[in-house]
Amino acid sequence: MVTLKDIAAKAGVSMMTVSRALNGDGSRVSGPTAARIRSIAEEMGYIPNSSARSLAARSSRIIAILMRDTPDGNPLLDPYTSAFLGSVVQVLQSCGYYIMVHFVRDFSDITFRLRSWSAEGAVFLGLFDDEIRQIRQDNPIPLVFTDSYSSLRQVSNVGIDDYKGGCLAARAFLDLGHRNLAFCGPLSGKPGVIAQRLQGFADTLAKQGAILPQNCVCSISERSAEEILKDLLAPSALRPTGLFVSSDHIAWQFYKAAGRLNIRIPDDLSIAGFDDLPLGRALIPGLTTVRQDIQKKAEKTCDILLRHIKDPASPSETQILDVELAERDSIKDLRSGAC
Amino acid sequence: MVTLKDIAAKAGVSMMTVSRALNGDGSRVSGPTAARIRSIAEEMGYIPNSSARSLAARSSRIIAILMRDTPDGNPLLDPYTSAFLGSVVQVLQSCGYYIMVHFVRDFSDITFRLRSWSAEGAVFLGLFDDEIRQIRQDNPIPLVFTDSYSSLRQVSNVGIDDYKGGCLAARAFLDLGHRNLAFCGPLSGKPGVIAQRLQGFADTLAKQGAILPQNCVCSISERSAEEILKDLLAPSALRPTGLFVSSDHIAWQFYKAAGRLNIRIPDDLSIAGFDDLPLGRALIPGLTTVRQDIQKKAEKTCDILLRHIKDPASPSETQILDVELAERDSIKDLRSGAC
DNA sequence: TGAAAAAAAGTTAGCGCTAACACAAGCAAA
DNA sequence: TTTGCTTGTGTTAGCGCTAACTTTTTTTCA
Repeated sequence: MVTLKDIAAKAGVSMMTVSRALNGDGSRVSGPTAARIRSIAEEMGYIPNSSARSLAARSSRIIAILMRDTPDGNPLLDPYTSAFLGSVVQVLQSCGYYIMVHFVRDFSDITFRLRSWSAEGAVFLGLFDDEIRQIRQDNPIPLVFTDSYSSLRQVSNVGIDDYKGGCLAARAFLDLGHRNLAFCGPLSGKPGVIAQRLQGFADTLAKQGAILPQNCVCSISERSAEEILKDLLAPSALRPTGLFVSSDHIAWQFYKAAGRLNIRIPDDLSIAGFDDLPLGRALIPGLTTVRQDIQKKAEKTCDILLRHIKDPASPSETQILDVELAERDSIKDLRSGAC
Repeated sequence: MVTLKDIAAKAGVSMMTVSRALNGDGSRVSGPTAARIRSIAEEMGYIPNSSARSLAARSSRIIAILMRDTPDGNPLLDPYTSAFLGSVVQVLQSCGYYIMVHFVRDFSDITFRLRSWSAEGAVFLGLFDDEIRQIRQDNPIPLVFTDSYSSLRQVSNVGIDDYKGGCLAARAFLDLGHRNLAFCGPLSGKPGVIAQRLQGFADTLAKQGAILPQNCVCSISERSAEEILKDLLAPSALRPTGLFVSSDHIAWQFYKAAGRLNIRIPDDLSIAGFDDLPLGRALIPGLTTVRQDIQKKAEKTCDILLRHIKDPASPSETQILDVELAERDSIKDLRSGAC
């Protein structure tokens, strides 16, 4: 194993000069010497020891990305999550960082994971306010949260306009004549992305006098899509004609459940999703959904994180990206019959 | 920041005793002392410095997972890759390892990445023989390759019976009366997973006197699914009635292309895929495909890697998992017309 | 020309941890 | 008892690197 010492010996200079030639900004070592050292290092196949550097310099070039573990144990089965993770890895790796992935079940070991490796920064996916407060308080390093609704000022956050997304979904149904609607998502009781989407949806419906009964606001965490569908479509005066699902990935579960129950989409039930994953285009009928740009979100997240790392004093920043409606064929046009 | 030294001072013992109490196997420190030290450490909120440990002990508890970068820059857009990655993270994390994810474009920096962090082991996805030889030679640490066909003996490899998969796909077409077939996948000219699937497919067809003309073996790397479809379905005596695609993810591209070109599946063209991703069930018609168990593959991979880490002298191992046919509706039954 | 300033090096002292050995005390077998 | 073994603990010496300082050399300009 080649170390700085070996290179120093071969070049006839001190270790420090080698260190400066290889990692410095070029200001504390002369050009020719630096070039000579670099060529010797290359020739000897030098590979720096990141642990040693990290220990001595207190800077690891490690960035952690943390996401909540799912019941199935594999959060990356959700295409949104894996697409986002991939984009983050892509950007940060190209900037010379190393990425550690953590699935978090117990929030108390986040600090442990970050500190143990002296992570220079971290990206979090979809946490709640109380979690963010705790994490922010315990970890005085650059952190960027995504899809979070925190009342905390000093927190950088990249998200989308979830409320507007909910409004757009509502509009899509209303414009096609729907008046009785339903919502489904992983409701947690805490304010967050899902609650915002629901709020935008509900507010817009209310404004137009459409109906979203309490029992038509369903949490997918507790029941399966199939059970929910059965309940929703039971004969009733308020039987919904449309269902807004908080993500394409879950909307897909409803497509599958509908298939098993012989419920036709959109004839028996119209559906709208959220995210605009490639998946939505593959479904038949094509899924009408609220589009967000995952890659852009990941890039913004990295931008802010890198800025914080470069200048730890830089102010925290919140970026809310826009969303738009992707209209396809999963919402039935009820107007012809109504007019 | 609390260090071993602080704990040692508070407990009135040497640093070494603390180190042994916290990380040892319990054999070199007395029970009561160890318990007392552990409770002091907990109380003081001690978090070990992994860099220091790694430097001193030459053991990092880091495992790297490396995958080839894709042209779009995000290999995790392929559901197979992200599902596998997620399962690996899940297993290794539960064993106390930290996972670094690397997208590899330039193979020469794999060694750099592994050595720089003293990775204890690494998992590779889908490499070719020459790449494996180089990596294996440069890195004397536990490595497990997946989906690889290497002639090298001393290499641990977890894969599936790709050849059989190709045979099963051929059978599926033959059994339903198809005689003129086509294949499409990311052909690279090198032996590997895709080549094996093609080989099994071609051999089985040949044995039954079915036809797979040279110009019906297409590489998706060069042309789009749409272009390939156009070529394949141009009027000709050998116009194929069925297309075997080397992965569900790519098969999906053909579904989309077919939609744009008004080609009906399976009426105008039958399709079979490979992997059995959830996706395949969502497509209409449901995709007939060769099933592999991704999670099992990931678990096997981790098993072998962990064994190598525990016992570096343990022999290398190759595990070939079985595959089976998942019959759905993307292959048309031509027999009624033929008989 | 010479003194101050700047640039290019070298020296020292760790970062936090653990291998490897040293040492003492207790215990069983000879 | 002696010899050897086991067990618990302390000591020493780094792992490979860099921050912070010191020293030497070069440059600048009055």
